[in-house]
Amino acid sequence: MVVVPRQTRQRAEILDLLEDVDEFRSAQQLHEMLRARGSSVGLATVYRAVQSLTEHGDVDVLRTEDGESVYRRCEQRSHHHHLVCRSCGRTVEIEAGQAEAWAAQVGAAHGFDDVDHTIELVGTCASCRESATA
Amino acid sequence: MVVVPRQTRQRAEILDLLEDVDEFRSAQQLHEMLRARGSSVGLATVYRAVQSLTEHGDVDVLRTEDGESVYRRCEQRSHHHHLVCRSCGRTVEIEAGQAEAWAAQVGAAHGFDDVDHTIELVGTCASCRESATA
DNA sequence: CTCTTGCTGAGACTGGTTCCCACTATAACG
DNA sequence: CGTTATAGTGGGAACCAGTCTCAGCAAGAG
Repeated sequence: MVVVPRQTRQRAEILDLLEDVDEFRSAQQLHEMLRARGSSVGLATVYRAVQSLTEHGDVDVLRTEDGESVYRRCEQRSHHHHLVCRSCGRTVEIEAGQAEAWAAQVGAAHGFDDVDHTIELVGTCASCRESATA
Repeated sequence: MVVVPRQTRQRAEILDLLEDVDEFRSAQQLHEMLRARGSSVGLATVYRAVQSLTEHGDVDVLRTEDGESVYRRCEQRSHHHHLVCRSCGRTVEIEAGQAEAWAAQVGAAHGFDDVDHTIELVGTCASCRESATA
């Protein structure tokens, strides 16, 4: 018995916004962006929405270095990883077949089962590199 | 001009404790453990100590799923990764040459420089697996 | 021994996130 | 198309990890 979330104006607006945004954003940022768009949605509601969307696999979460959760609507609904620009936030979705195979193998070698992995890459993208050297 | 931290009773006790602990622990847990040992060290001091130890590379940090920072004194002082048991916390330090090579390569393929990686593995270790099926 | 200066610790404070609860609106049902 | 049960909403309080403040203390240089 899967509970389908009720369809509300607020949820629709949050999804709309996520559709237009390409970088990972915090709940608070999303909340501000909604207000800037003229739609009023409570902060608590934004938190609830992204949480539910995350659980359903419609949105990806990442933890920033200072512990903030950031969200992004990804192209791929299947399991994937991210290569994020530390300067502009540009995000590339990547396959990590090799790394995952390695992870499973290392886990098995140490007698571990059900090995989950966290793999995220952060770098400086080409265009940010250029503007930095300018 | 490297600033050497002053050697105090508190710092010594915190290092002693970390020496005896094999799993990743939060600052608050370490604080409690110290009090249980009968030594009184302020929570703020524990935070300051682990932070400084982390910066000097004497201690490793990890972020738990709920955003808490956990610390561990590792055998290897050089760069390495961890395979942690989700049930008992047992930790194995692992080399990730393959995965790192892959990360650098993927980054380069997308025009990213200075690619940092986060790679952590969580699984169920052999002994926890057994007690679970019992 | 003395003095400078970094360290300590209790508590105030911060900022992200969750909880509470009265109110509202969805959508199932008749 | 009303009625109604109930999930969703939102503003503010609460929560909690972590940081800051500042007066007192102690490491260690001279």
